Amino acid sequence: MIDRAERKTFILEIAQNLFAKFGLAKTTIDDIAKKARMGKASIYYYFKSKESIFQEVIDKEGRTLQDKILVAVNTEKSPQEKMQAYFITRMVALKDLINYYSALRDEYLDHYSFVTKARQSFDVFETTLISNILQEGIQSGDFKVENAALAAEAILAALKGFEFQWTIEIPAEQIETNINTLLKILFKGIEKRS
Amino acid sequence: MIDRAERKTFILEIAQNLFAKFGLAKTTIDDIAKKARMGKASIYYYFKSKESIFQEVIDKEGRTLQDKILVAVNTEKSPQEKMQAYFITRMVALKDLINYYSALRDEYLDHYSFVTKARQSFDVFETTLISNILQEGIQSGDFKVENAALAAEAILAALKGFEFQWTIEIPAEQIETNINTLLKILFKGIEKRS
DNA sequence: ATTCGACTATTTTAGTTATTTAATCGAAAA
DNA sequence: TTTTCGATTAAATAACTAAAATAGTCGAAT
Repeated sequence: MIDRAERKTFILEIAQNLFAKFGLAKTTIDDIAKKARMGKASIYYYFKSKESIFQEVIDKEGRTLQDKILVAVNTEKSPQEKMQAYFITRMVALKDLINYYSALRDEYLDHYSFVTKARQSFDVFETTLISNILQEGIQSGDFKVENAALAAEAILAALKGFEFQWTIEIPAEQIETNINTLLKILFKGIEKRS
Repeated sequence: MIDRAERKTFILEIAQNLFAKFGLAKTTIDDIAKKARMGKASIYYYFKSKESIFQEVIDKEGRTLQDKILVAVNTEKSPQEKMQAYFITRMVALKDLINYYSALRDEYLDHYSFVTKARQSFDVFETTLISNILQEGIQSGDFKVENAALAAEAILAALKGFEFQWTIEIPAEQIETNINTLLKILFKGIEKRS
């Protein structure tokens, strides 16, 4: 029992890579075992099932994403900068967390309850975060929003729309440019100020 | 050759209903023929294939949607009202055009080239329309946007994000309320004006 | 405590056959 | 001549089976 956790992490990282490359279905326990230079049975010494390995990978990537976002947001001071940090970090990070991303999107994973839970949990996380930033901005006098909760939903829906277009097709650098255009509209609106 | 077009329309409407209820795969030519009180072969007298019937249904619904949007937009005077008319008409109308909607979304229809074309064509239509409204607003002094084309893309991506959430889950009436919240953010932004 | 080889039970896949459906054709009706 | 339809063919789909691959177990070895 010296470093069971370490060993689990080791296996998890290998599984993470294989899942990212081949997807859940095409990755076999034998694949994972071979790459870890172990017998298949040894994998089962650490994990209950293939499903549970995938679940841990998803959970891990989810935590990573949330951590990254929170760190990025908390580094900033003004609500505007926080919102910007959130937008950009979310989009750029999601590109790398392929398993998590596919768990959020792929329909054929719907029947895994932990996938549904991960989605909901992340949704709550995002809605709450946006809502908090908005409210902070309202209190500090930076923002003026009637219904912060509904606005948060609207902003999240917009982000998801972009995610769909961009995460796949567009290079990471351009994301930043486009996000900033979006942010300017979000902050200033499109109406001319008199 | 008296009213071949009329007869085609008749069949098309029946097909449209069946496709909407059961989807492309589950609707057979016999189903269409029976409901039209014809022999199956008669259907083929008017249409080349099942695929072509579906294509015409899609095209028809696409035109309907575009017409509705254009009429709604052109009825309005100010760019703000035009944008509002566009948002609401798009969302409400799309709910009823089930076949067109599923053609825009369902992956398993990807391999039909006419589906891909319909998507692209509608995308161009929307981007152009938004861009036009923006530019009109800029000229009239109502709007202030740096890059109208990029802004149009951003707005469309946001709309698509909503579409995904709403078209299925939310009653038509509430769409209007939520759209108006979105519009307010789009017009005014979230920053407090000093 | 950890690893693994050998084993079993499920699940997938590949290949076959039966059934359904799309599409054609020629004759008949209008 | 235009339209309809029954009968037929061709193609696609579904249902089934056998073979292969894979998930998961167990007891012995380290």
